[in-house]
Amino acid sequence: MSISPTKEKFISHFGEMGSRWGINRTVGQIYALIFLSEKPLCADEIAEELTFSRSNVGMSLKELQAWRLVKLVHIPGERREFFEAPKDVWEIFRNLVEERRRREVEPTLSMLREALLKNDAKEDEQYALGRIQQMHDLIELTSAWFDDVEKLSPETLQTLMKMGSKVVKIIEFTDRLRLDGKSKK
Amino acid sequence: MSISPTKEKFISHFGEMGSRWGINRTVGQIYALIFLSEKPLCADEIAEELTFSRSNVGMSLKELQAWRLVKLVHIPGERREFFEAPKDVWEIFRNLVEERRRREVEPTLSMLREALLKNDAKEDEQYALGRIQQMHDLIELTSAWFDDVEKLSPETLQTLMKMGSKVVKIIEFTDRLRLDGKSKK
DNA sequence: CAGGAAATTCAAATACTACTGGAATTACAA
DNA sequence: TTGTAATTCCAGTAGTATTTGAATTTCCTG
Repeated sequence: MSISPTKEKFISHFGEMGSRWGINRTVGQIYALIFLSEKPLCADEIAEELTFSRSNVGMSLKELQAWRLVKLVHIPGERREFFEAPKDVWEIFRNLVEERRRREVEPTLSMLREALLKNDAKEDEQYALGRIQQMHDLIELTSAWFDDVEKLSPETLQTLMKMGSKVVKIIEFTDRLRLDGKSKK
Repeated sequence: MSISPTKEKFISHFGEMGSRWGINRTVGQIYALIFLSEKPLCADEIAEELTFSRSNVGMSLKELQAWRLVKLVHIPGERREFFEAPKDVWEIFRNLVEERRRREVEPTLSMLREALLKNDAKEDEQYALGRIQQMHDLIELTSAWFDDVEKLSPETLQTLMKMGSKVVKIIEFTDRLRLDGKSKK
């Protein structure tokens, strides 16, 4: 089974992009192949298709599982392990963000908190501490926000995103109703 | 001028993180140093502080400028170039997202659009095309949404994020008012 | 429980990227 | 223009990461 030009382009693009995201080229390509495939794929098929060594494919699949980008499925009557990507792209997106947060954002927040806590206000460090505080607050807010909205259904989320900044208008309108003429600031 | 333990930790953490973000360790560390510094820094100061070669620092500063993470400032009576990070962390965040979009998201969208356009509906590619469409729509929606909300002031944005998924409740409430009892769905 | 197919681990080779010191170039002040 | 201080470019080197084939382990099947 050889690959169509369209698929090929998609796959190699994800190879390139992979490297910019801390995921290597091989892993990116394998993911792209699985993403486009209707039926689950096994390691041999992938190795043959992309001409990578069997063991390289094995490693890469493990990494993709760790990222929750692919899941292992068993096919009745088949001894080998097969892999597929979630059918719902929103689920993929959520998984990706969650995983990135777990690996990168949480450790960073810990480091920032620690810095803020154990610091006994040395005169010459006030500026740096202020900066660390700013960064901490921004990351924490963004993180909590995501935590909250990711629970919404894809449909609701989609509607909300389509509204974009218009939500502000609607909320201001509601506010005015609630406050019933009181001036707000 | 030697560096305090807190700063040092912050700097080396950003070194590590840098590598996961396609930005190398050196660049990450230099950015962290500049971020924490109240006054703009010049290449020599940075080179000495972090013990990197002068030319490495030069290269890295160029890269940071390309990412719009630092800006060049001139100090009266100084011949050398000095660098500083924006004082507003929201501005930093916006810059970062914009730059990432320009470099990664836009090229990806182009590739996806091209794939969808020039495709003459070959029978055996229907599934892959559907997948490409899904991914395209998700990325485009997210991208447009960001475009839209990034125009809001940091204060508004902050308020909005603190509300999180509660905005949905408010919007549903407003909807009910507007529709004046009509069933929606 | 033996035989075999698949998966996993490992060490070595290869390919890539980052870093340095010095040379060339630029920009500025006198 | 000329001298000087700073920046940029470049080629060699050091350091990392990727990829592979072979060895080992796991686990299904008869």
